[in-house]
Amino acid sequence: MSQREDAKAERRRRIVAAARALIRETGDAGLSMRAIAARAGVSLTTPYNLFGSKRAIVVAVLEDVRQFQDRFAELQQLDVIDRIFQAVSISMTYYAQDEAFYRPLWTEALDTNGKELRTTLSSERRYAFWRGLVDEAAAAGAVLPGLDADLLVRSLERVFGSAMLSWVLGAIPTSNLEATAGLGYALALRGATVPERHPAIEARLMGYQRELLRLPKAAPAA
Amino acid sequence: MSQREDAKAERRRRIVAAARALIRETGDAGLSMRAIAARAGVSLTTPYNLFGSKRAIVVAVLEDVRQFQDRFAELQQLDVIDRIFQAVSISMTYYAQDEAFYRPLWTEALDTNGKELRTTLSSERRYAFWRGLVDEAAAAGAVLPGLDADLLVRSLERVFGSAMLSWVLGAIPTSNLEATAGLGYALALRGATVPERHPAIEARLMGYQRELLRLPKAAPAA
DNA sequence: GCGCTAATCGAAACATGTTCTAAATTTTAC
DNA sequence: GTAAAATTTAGAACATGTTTCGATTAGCGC
Repeated sequence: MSQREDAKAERRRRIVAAARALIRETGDAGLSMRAIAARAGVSLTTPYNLFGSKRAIVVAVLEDVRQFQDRFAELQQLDVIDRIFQAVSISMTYYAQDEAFYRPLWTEALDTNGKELRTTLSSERRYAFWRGLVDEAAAAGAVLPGLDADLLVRSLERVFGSAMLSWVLGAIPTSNLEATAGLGYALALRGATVPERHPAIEARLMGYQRELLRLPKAAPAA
Repeated sequence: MSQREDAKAERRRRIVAAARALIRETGDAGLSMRAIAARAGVSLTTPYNLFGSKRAIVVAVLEDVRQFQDRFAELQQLDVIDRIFQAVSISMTYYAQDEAFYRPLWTEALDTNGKELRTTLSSERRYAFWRGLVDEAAAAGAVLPGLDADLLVRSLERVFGSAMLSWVLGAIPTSNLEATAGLGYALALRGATVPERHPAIEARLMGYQRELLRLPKAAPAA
C-alpha cells in the first residue's frame, strides 16, 4: 500500500477509535463530529472526506467492534436451527450486556436523519454469516422447498433490525431485547421451515413468550 | 370545552394542516419547524408548546390522514387470514400510490434523531385494528393455541415497521414495498398458525417471492 | 531534488431542532 | 370590570451535521 493510503488508513483508524472512546465515555451526548475530530487529532473536514457522514463512522465502529467470531465458534456442534437461535441470543446478549455502549451506538446507526442515508447497515460479512446459517438449514432439509435463501435472510435481518429499532426507541426494555428478537425469529423460522421442525421451534416460541409475559408489558413497537 | 382549549385545538389543527401542506408541496426539504410555524400562522415556540417536537407533529399528520376505514370495509367478507393480508396490501398500496407524500412523512416519523423519542408511533386505533384481526383469526382457530395475541400483534407491527424503515432508507424500491411486507407477514403468519392454514399462506408466500425475484435485487435491509 | 497532485487544514457559513427570555395578549375567576 | 393566570409571541441563542473555500502540506513520478 502506498504511503498515502497508509496515512489515510491510519486517520480512519484514529477516527473510529475516537468515536468508540467518546461513546464509551459520554454516551450519546458527547458524540459530535467536532468532538470526534478533535479527539482523533484531525480537522472537522477530514471525517467527511474519509467517511462521508457521521452515520458512516458509527457504522464503522459497529462493524469494527462486532467480533463475535470467537463466540460463534461453539455454534458448529448444534442443530442447524438451534444454531440460528443461538446466534441471535449471542448477538442480543452481547448488546444487552454492554447497554451503555451499544444503545448509543445503535441509536446513531439507525438514525435516518440525513438525506443520503444509503449507508449500508448490513455489511457483507454480516450477510454472509446469516446466509451461511440459512444455507446450512436449507441443505439439511429444514427450510421449505422453493423458498429463496436470499429473501429469507433479508426477512430475518429485518426482524433483527426491527428489534433493535424498538430497543433504541425505548419501546422495549433491554431485559426484553433477546426475547423480543427471539420471538420474531421463532415466528419467521416456523413460517419458513418444514413441519418436522415445528415442535422444536414452538418450544422456543413459547419460551420467549413466557419470558415476555413475565415482565411488565412492553410499549408498542415502532 | 373552554374557550382556551378551543383555541388550542384550533392552533393544533392549523399546525397539522400546515405540515401536511408543506409535505405535499415541498416533500421532505421544506418541512422545517420554522416553515410549519409560519404557514400555520403561529410563532416558532407554539408547535413546541402544543406538540413537543417535530416528530410528534409528523406522527399527528400520519394519524390524521390514515383514514383507511372505508377501504377496510370490504375485509369483512374474506377469510380470517386473507383479511390480514388484504389489510397489509391496502396499507402498502395506499402508501405506494402516493409515494411523494408518504415517503417524506414516514421518513420523518421514523426519525430517531431527538433525545426524547418516546413518541408512540403505533396509535391506539391502529393497535386495536390489528388486534381485532388477530383476535378473529384466533377465534376461528387459525392461530397456534397458547400464542399470546398481544405479542403476536406486536410482532406483526414490527414486520410492518421494518418494511417501512427499509423503504424509507431506500433499501427497497416502492414497487417492492407491498411484496416485502407481505413476505414478512406470510412468514410470521405461517409461523403463528395451525397446519391447516399453511397451504394457503404458502401460496401467498411464493406469490410474494415470485414478485420480489422478478424485480432487480433489493438492497440489504436495515 | 522538483514540480504536480491529492489530501488536509482552519475557519467560516448554513440550516435546522430545540430552548430560553421577557414582553404582550387573551381567557378566566371573582 | 378588573386582577390574576395561562399562553403566545418575537427574538435571540445554542448545538449540531454538513458544506464551502482558500491556503497549506505531504507524497508521487520524474
